[in-house]
Amino acid sequence: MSRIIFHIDVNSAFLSWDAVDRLQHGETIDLRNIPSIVGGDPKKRSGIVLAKSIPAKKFGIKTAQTLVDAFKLCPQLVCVSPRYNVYTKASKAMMALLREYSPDVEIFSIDECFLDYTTVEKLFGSPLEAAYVMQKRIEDELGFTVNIGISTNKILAKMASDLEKPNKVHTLYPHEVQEKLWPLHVSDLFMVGRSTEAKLIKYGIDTVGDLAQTDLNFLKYILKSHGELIYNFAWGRDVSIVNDEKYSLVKSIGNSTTIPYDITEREDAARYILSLCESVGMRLRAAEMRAYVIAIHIKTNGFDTIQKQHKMLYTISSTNDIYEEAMRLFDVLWNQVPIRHLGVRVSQLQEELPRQLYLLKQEDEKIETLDQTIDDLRERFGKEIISRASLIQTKVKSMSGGVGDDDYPGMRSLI
DNA sequence: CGAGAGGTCATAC
DNA sequence: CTAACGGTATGACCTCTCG
Repeated sequence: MSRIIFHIDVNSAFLSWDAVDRLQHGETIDLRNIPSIVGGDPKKRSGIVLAKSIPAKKFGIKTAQTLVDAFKLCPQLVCVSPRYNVYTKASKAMMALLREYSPDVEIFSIDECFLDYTTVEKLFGSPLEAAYVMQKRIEDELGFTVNIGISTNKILAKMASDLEKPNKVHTLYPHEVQEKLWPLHVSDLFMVGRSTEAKLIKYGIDTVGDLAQTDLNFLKYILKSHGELIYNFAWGRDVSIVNDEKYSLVKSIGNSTTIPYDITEREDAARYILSLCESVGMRLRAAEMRAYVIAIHIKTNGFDTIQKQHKMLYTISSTNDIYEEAMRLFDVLWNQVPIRHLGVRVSQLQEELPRQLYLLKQEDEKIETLDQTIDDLRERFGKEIISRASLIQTKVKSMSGGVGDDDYPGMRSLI
């Protein structure tokens, strides 16, 4: 029983969505027609290119490049800051439109999804016809273009949508694998990242076809189970299903940030950690979850990373509890090496049980009530309304870092 | 010997 | 003083410990 799977991918998602929003708000210049990027803060040492326009691409600008390098390539480059609330809305609108065609839509990231077309072919016609209709409706109604890949499973649909950009529909059926997939470089294959690519190249495996012709036992020997995964991908084999609930269960929540200078004092680190714990705690409580495990992560000025985690016997959710655990871990972990980057993450999450089931101490009740009040105020008046006393008058801005600095706690978690 | 904890690494967007 | 991976999330796998 053969399936029909679509992979839909927004072209230059952040940049397209930002451009559309600006046009809707009366701006006359379309960012998509000039050399432009969505990027981090150029003043921060962590700024990188998140998305680029096609004219920007012509200057050799690449995603994830530092802003400094990007401006070297194109001094007249226009750089706008990311606005995740705008992108989340655009994403939701697209997913809703696609769900009109099939209930089986798996959100893969903010700008990508899989759609199982098998059961609805009778309603909407041939896969190619339907894909062009979806593409046109998204452009007419939402203002941006997408790529659509069509095949009989997810890996081939995903590779198909990547074959030619932008605004294209491609098929990559099993009988087309040799012709369309095998000539590609191994690094173009999904799940072949930098490290895997280097290992494959070392053994003369340059193309996806080379990978497919390599002995599976050899691949397992050098890459463990990952070797078998990409070997199957090279043959276009993938039995995973389109799972519309895949990202409804959050497994961990974290926040990390690169600090504009190297931290050498414990007190400085503590302020950043408190700030990170606040945003993590807030998102944890917003998700109505509690956590068993807390982890802290340090990147040193020499780019070494170290981390430490601890599982507690009970779950926590208040900012204070998270902060106390985080600092305990920090004190064990830190060896006075200057710190470039700090992160806090909670995992092994549990859904919040009804309050009566907890044996809470009076103190904890008070703290949780305080957290609730702060969360509510932020919800109503925005996140700048309240700062922890220890954060005021310091270099640390409350809620610093990451995706969490506007309305949305994470790209996947709220889509 | 197996389970679970803690730690590291790789990958994606 | 080059260069580097920014931030968030997931999964595989390795080592160690405990019983």
